[in-house]
Amino acid sequence: MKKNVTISDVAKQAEVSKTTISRYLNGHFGNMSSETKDRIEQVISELNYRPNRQAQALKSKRSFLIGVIVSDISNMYSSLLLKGIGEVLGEAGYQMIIMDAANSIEKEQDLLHKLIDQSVEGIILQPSLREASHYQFIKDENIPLLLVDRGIEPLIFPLVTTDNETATKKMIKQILDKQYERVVVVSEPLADIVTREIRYHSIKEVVETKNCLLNLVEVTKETNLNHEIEKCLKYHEKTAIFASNGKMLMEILTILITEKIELPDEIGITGFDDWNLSALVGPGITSIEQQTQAIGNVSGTQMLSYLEDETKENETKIVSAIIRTRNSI
Amino acid sequence: MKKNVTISDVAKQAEVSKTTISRYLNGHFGNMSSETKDRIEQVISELNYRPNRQAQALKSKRSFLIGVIVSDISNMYSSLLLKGIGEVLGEAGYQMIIMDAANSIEKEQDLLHKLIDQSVEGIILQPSLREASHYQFIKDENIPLLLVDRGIEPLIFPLVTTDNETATKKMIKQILDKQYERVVVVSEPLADIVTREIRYHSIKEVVETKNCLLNLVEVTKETNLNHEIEKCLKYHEKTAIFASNGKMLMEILTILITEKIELPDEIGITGFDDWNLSALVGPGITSIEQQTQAIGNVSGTQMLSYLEDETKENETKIVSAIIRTRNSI
DNA sequence: ATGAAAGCGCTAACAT
DNA sequence: ATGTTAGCGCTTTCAT
Repeated sequence: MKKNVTISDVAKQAEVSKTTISRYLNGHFGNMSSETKDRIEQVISELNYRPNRQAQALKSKRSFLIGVIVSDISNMYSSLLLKGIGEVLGEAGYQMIIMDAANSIEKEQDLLHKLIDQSVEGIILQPSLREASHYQFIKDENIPLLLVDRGIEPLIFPLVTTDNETATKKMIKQILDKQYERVVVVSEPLADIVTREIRYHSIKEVVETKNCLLNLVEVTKETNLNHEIEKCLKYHEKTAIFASNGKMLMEILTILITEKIELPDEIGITGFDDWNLSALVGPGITSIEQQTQAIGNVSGTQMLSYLEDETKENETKIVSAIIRTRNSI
Repeated sequence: MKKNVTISDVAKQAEVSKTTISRYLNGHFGNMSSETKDRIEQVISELNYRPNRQAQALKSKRSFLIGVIVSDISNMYSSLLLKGIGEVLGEAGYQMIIMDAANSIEKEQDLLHKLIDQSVEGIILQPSLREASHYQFIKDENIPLLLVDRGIEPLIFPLVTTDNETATKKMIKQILDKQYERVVVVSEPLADIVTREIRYHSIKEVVETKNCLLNLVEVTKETNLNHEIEKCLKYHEKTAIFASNGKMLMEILTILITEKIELPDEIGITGFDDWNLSALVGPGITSIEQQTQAIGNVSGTQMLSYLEDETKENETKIVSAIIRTRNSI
């Protein structure tokens, strides 16, 4: 069992003071003789020395840690987001502490505190709550918080998100162009998350200008989705379902395919998120692809810039989405 | 801007020494008067004090940090694995530092060092290399390493993985029962990862006892998968493709569906992994579902037990897989 | 039942 | 060109 080698061991071995080693480590060779430099380099590799990050952080107030909280890590969205963030932050020498709020608002609050306890330099959060008050304490701690995917009210932090409004409206126009007479939006409860509301209202806005009916199904644990879809099939109007996120789209498709409903003849279906499956299921599912990894990249970049310059404004960065037109509407 | 409150602030305010506060924090109220206890509790909540983890770790050698490295965080497998690990570790008061090796063996090595720099108490790794020598240094550092998904040679660390052999053999038996005369295994390069080899050899073993032909297609960046599949379609024998992981299965299905190949009439298809899509694509894809989240749970549990008792043997924990029988073979 | 003091591994004035 | 010294915020031994 090898004991951990510290800066003192290196100093002793190299016959200089800890200060000099520290200077070497931090690249402060103002006027360090190249002999000592070489000797230190030599000793470090000999002893296999690596500085202790905790000690560095404690003293220098720089942890090089960024906390990231996603609302559900098993969601495809999270995977791509984390990939994107990690690419940028890793490049810049930061580590991510990733945490999973597991769709629990209590857990999210707990995790935020835990991140702060770890002295993270910044936090990237996909928030589970829409009221800014729940996140005010982070502002008080004076640590940069960047929201991703979802906004809060009022929007007191910077945000990186998809252009939900544009993408949704474009898609609805496609639906209307195909002479649909009724759109059924299937969404998780609107009130919880701003993004859901934006998507719904974008639809509503477009639909209402045309002679088209609109229904909203808010899905909770109690909802019998099978039953809701049956209702859709009974409408006399030509009907399209709009799933407001990938999970909903997935669940609806499972039912439609299982029940051997003809798409788009018996019913049209589209919505957010275009995952691998969309091209392969049924006749090909027309859907909206969020550029999630790009959102991650932008988030990482923004975070880095806040770290450098804390006076930045609360700007919102919008990343466009892509309409994947296939044959389900 | 609020300055960070430290244990000294609390001590001052509560009119006791830092020692007493520390005792309180760590639950060492051997014979602390309940008055002081109450007073400390009071002051802590008043000042909103939270101990600094870095300082605690530095002094006590307990970081409560577990490093996790996955080979590609955008893979569905990683998501579920992380979910599973996180559930167990979070419950036990540990934080995960999750890192993405992004399918790079250099990056993986670098990340391992970075984790050690962060004083993680243990590491859970989905290894990208099969030679144990690359990971020997972790043993030297005396920090518990748990492998997940993939083994190394020799297997000098504990491992949690799917029962690849049993699942693969069961599936191949189903294929043989259906009178297939040729099996084409499509895999990423066998030599790189032990698991791939296990899967292939399990197939080979079963197939060779029967009157059935066997092909192996090792897919690299240069491979033209379309072309390989065309070849499969031209065989005179009744042929089934076995995709050795979810990514391969996905890519093959994309081609088969795009080309409107009739499944399973023109060709049979099955393999690892059963993700959401498998039930929805084509006639329903028969495939092998790894219980990935369970593997994560087991990994977390094992890690906790190593943390408690470092003398544990290098046991391998096998988690069974589930055959999802549908209609693609 | 509580404190004083030393020190974890590092950094950064302030020396020289 | 390099060293001395004082801490960062905490835990723990040894006192009392």
